[in-house]
Amino acid sequence: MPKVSFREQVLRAREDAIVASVNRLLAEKGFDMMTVDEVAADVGIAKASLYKHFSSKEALAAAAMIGVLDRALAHMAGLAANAEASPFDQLQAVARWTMQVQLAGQMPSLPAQNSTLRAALTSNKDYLDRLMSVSDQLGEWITAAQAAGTINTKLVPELVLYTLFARACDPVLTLLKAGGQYSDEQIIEMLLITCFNGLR
Amino acid sequence: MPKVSFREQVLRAREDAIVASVNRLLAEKGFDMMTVDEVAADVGIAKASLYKHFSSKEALAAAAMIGVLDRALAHMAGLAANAEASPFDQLQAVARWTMQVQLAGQMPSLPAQNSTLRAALTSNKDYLDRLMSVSDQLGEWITAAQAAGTINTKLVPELVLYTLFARACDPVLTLLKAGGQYSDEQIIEMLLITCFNGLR
DNA sequence: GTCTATAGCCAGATAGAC
DNA sequence: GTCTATCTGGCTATAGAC
Repeated sequence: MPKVSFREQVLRAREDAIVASVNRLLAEKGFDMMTVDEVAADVGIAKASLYKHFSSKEALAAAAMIGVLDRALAHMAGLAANAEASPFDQLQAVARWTMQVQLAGQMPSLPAQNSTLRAALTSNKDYLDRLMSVSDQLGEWITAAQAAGTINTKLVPELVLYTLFARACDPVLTLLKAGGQYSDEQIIEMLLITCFNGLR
Repeated sequence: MPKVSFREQVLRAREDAIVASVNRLLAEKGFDMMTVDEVAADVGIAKASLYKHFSSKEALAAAAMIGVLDRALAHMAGLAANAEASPFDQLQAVARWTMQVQLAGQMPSLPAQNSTLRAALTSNKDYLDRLMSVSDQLGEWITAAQAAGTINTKLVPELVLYTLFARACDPVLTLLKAGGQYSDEQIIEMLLITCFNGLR
């Protein structure tokens, strides 16, 4: 059925374009400041057409989050394939990747306190599955690093996990970048020092 | 003029009550989710009356921020009076205080990206003066600690300052608290370890 | 200065023709 | 599925009586 398949392909491409716009706008302005009108204008379609693809603004944000989690999982799978690296190195590589995404303006930022958004995310199985996968992989590396003595065993794995997640929305990164005195690489290296010396 | 003075006292008290409500609601829901109607209802006055005291929602938030900066300055003045403590200890004490305020639900949280709010704050002299005072005092302790070798000299003071500021809105704190497995004091002590071992 | 009532606006979501 | 046009609700801010 080439005709149907082609149509579906076009739809998929359009949805990908939508999610890409949402991802960028979420990174630029955050969820509350991003408007659906903006998204429609950025994609180049009418707002009503957007709602044929995604049922709400929250669904748009969820799709963007799923996208970034998929990219994170792909990156982590690449790291896991490298048998030589230590768990500590893997964790550091993940944190570095996270910061690079943020500095590139591609890390969607969601408010922690918006209840409608939280409700939408916590009831979205696709999102939760991926979040769980990321947490599981990181959790393995964390406990392995603690067993190897490279991460402080006085710090509960939960704390270490959250600390790594927090690197994805670290305001220090934004402030240093805004200062304009340091290169992206310098910023990342300094933050990796403060983060991982603190965990060691 | 006891009569006028009394009137002014009542006004002041009412404004203090307003700012206290705003502070709490900002901590609970954040700037975007907090509505002026809520503030009025919480204080127990009509919304129009609120606008006789504060000209805008942004002015309300600014007043709350000025309040917390004043409390921070008072706390730091107390620390500075203790001549025995090292600069490193002073910095740690400030971070601890910041986290305690946050865990007590009294740290107003503002979005970094709201442009109208940013404009209001960056053109508010009372706010900027206090922010500058806090930064100056922290900056002194930071350079002193670096001179004493207790803070890593490879980390530029700017980074250290931002890192300390970021403790006031650390999502790790919120997440661990939400987990409910650890006491406030345990959470704070673990976070102080990760923060200050990273700076050392 | 306090209130009730409302203006004005904007953003999320939908109706209905094509 | 796409569009134009519109609805709906909620929010900031103000008018005007007292």
